[in-house]
Amino acid sequence: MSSRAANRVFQGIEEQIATGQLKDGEKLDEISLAERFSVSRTPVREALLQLVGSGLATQIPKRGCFVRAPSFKEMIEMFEVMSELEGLCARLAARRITDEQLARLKATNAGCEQAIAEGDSDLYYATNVDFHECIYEACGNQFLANETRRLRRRLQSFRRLQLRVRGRMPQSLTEHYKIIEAIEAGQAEVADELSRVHVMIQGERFNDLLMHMETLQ
Amino acid sequence: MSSRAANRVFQGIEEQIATGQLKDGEKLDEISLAERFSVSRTPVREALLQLVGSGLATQIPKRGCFVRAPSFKEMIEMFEVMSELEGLCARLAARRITDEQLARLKATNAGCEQAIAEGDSDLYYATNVDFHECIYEACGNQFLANETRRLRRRLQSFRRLQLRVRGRMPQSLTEHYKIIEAIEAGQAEVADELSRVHVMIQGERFNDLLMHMETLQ
DNA sequence: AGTCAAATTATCGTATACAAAAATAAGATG
DNA sequence: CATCTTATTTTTGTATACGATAATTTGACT
Repeated sequence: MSSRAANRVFQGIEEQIATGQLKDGEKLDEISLAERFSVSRTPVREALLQLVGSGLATQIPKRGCFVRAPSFKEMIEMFEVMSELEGLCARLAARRITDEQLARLKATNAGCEQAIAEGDSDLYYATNVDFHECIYEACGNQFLANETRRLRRRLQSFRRLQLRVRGRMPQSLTEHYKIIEAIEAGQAEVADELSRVHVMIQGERFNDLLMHMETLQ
Repeated sequence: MSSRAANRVFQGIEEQIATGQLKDGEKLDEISLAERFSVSRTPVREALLQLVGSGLATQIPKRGCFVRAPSFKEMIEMFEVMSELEGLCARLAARRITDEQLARLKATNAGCEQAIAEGDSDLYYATNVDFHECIYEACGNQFLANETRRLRRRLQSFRRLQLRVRGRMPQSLTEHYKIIEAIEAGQAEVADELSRVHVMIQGERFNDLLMHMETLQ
């Protein structure tokens, strides 16, 4: 946990938006938030700025900040971009990966397989992140890696749900193996396409999940 | 110009980083900046947070903020991502563009041609931005459009220089025509590839420019 | 003389105070 | 009774003040 109050507030609000405690369009009142987190308005304002920067809130001058939870449409849009970035990472990784990085990638995916064997979806979630992190590092483009991480983080709270969708984990693993194969063979375009589909399937699964949730309401 | 002091400070520092007045690694002292912009530390701190969010500065806890001007390597990396995003915009636009949007795109490019005929590179720069803006809007993915705009803005100060490179403007226009043709024909992959090359050429031109500048030093 | 420790100084992070602008409420006028 | 104007109140944006932590300097001891 961060020692800075501003960061605590930022993460706290972020969490409450992700969990739906703070709904779309809701006003982010500085004073209420300050009281809620037992700090003054200063760190709250800094947290709000960070939220605006992350796209989780909008700021209207002299009017204040408002929650800006991504709509269904926007989520799909984000997945569309994410799949492209992941594809680029894989394409570049196929051209630039080192032997050590490839070994690490394989080892990480072995971890994924073990997590499935143990039926531990939380562990799978963590090792899955590691798998993609390996590819980010191997793409040889730090800026791209950071941008992709940023977007992944933004889609994160929704991803965690997706993986629980029945039958997704083994399929995801199979896709991982194919991606590794393409990267190892230096087949950049294949690795690109496979990764793109890998992410977009998650987007579609997310779609399924939303539909399912709507039928429950 | 923004009415908020924090925004003025943000843009001011951004400008000074772009023009090289503030060099890489330089300390962004809150008090000095406050004096320089005739404001208190509060808006300066908010501006610094925005800079960190934009990637133009790094913040070390309890140590302060430091300029983080993109290195040559990082610039190339940014162009690599930019070309991918522009490519995606064009690919999607080829599938989703409306008749009105296509008409606007053609009209804008006619403006580009006129700017060249008049030898007005500033005007060409402006209409060129409009051209790409048309494609962003036509891609039907607002999130993608925003992300691409963000990155374009970050590469902006360098782009302005690139277009002055001899012979670039007419070549750029030719590329525009080919992109329009592909989008109109609904050839998504062609539009993608053409746009990607269109941006990467600018990256290479940027490379040329840097080399040229280094020989002058 | 060199090194370690304590005191000092500077700067960050937060709290509070104040000013300006917008939203709201109240009152007057047609 | 409706509407416009004006006063009040709420809230944002900025300035200043204060406390805490890290860097620096000074001094003592080996």
